[in-house]
Amino acid sequence: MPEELRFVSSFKTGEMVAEQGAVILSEGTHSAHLYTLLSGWAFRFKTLADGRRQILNYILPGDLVGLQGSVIGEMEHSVEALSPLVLCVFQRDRLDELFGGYPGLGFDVTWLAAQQERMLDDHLLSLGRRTALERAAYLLSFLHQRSLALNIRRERIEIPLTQQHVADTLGLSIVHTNKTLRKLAGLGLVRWLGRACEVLDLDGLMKVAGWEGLSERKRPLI
Amino acid sequence: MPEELRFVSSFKTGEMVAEQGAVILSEGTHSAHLYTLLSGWAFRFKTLADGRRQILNYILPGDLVGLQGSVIGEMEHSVEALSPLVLCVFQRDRLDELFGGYPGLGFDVTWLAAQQERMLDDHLLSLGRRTALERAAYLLSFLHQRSLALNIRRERIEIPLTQQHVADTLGLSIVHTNKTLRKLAGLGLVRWLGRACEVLDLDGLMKVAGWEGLSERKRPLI
DNA sequence: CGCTTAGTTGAGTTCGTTCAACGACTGTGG
DNA sequence: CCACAGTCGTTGAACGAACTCAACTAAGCG
Repeated sequence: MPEELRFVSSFKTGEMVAEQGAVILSEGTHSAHLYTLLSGWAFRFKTLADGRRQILNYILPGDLVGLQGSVIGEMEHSVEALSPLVLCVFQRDRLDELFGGYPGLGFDVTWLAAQQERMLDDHLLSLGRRTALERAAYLLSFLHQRSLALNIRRERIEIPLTQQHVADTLGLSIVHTNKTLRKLAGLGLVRWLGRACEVLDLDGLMKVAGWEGLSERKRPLI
Repeated sequence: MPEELRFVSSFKTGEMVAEQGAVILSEGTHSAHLYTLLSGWAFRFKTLADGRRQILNYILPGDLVGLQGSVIGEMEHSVEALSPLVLCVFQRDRLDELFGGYPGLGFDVTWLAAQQERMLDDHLLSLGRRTALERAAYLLSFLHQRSLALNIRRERIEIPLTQQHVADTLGLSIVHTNKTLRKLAGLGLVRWLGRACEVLDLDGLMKVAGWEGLSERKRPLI
């Protein structure tokens, strides 16, 4: 275990900061690095040729960034910062060394990938089968809950995004997103704060969404 | 390499067959096994409390089944057979042995997980930002292409699903799915064959979908 | 032969979109 | 300090895509 910690430290080649709005990774490139997010919020997205954008998932502290690129080669999505970020930079070419020397860590990487897949499953269910109101409720309770799981000292949580981000996540137009969010606000479930959102009633939101919530889990250390 | 092959053989505890329509794994259970699909077609899905169903992805020969359950614990989706299946059964409790003794195989598992994630990303883009016609074109070209990649001896490919499956994948009603598929058929891109679909013009479909296609890749042996 | 499952089609309704305009706020240069 | 542009959020009205309801065909099977 201290062995693993030592390796993880050596695996790390440095830290990187990014400002809000910065694009960390771009679709189509062969990125040289693998990252872990240390602080801040970011999101992964893809775009169609004509510019339609879909946000795929959000990245919070502890999440790996760019694993797909490291494991497969080319990135097929982009990553952008929602807030100022601090990232931990790894050398992606030493990934096989990690799997070879520290099977526990290798398993952790797989665990993280499986976890990611699980979130995407939930998002797919949402996009495919929930109404606009349910979708919005799901998204905000999802993000609130993820943040809550990391937030040790129980601060007030503000989710740093614009309604355009919400629209691009839910697959809706901005106009209808706005009307939907106002409806949630009218129900006293959330509050909008210009470039950010606060969840007022998590249980209420989850009820509207018909969502069970994230399962409890212990995170690996990587 | 022969070492790895020998281990994979010992890792295998047997084969299992399932008939069309059989549910291999169910949401909420702690499955005892991990599988690889040897032949046939299946799909993963989730349902909302009121019965709305969303198909998340399709499973073709070579794909792992039940990895999430093995790595994390409880299954959060179900798996059903679209055709008669033959599955290879692994002991999930020996997964750590695999990671420990055969890092190359451990990496392969992660590779498969990353690959899966990539497909889900594409599906999300489709559900969120494509029109009904584009979505249907994407789905059918996606499935056709996946099948093509496995089909060594260039047989005619029939995708074994009903319009209800298509509807539950695209997030549409059956009625509208039908009208959309008829439109694709009218364009000479696909042909419907009762419980199955044949792609007549892959390039045409991909053009309608605005989709680049799956990137070439070599599969691991597991 | 009736029963079930899969697919088809039309009519009316609902949900979400597009278009358009406007208010509030922020930063920037004159 | 004010004028101006830019971003973000808000709202109404008209339109269109997709839904629901409902009826009907065709095929397969006991």
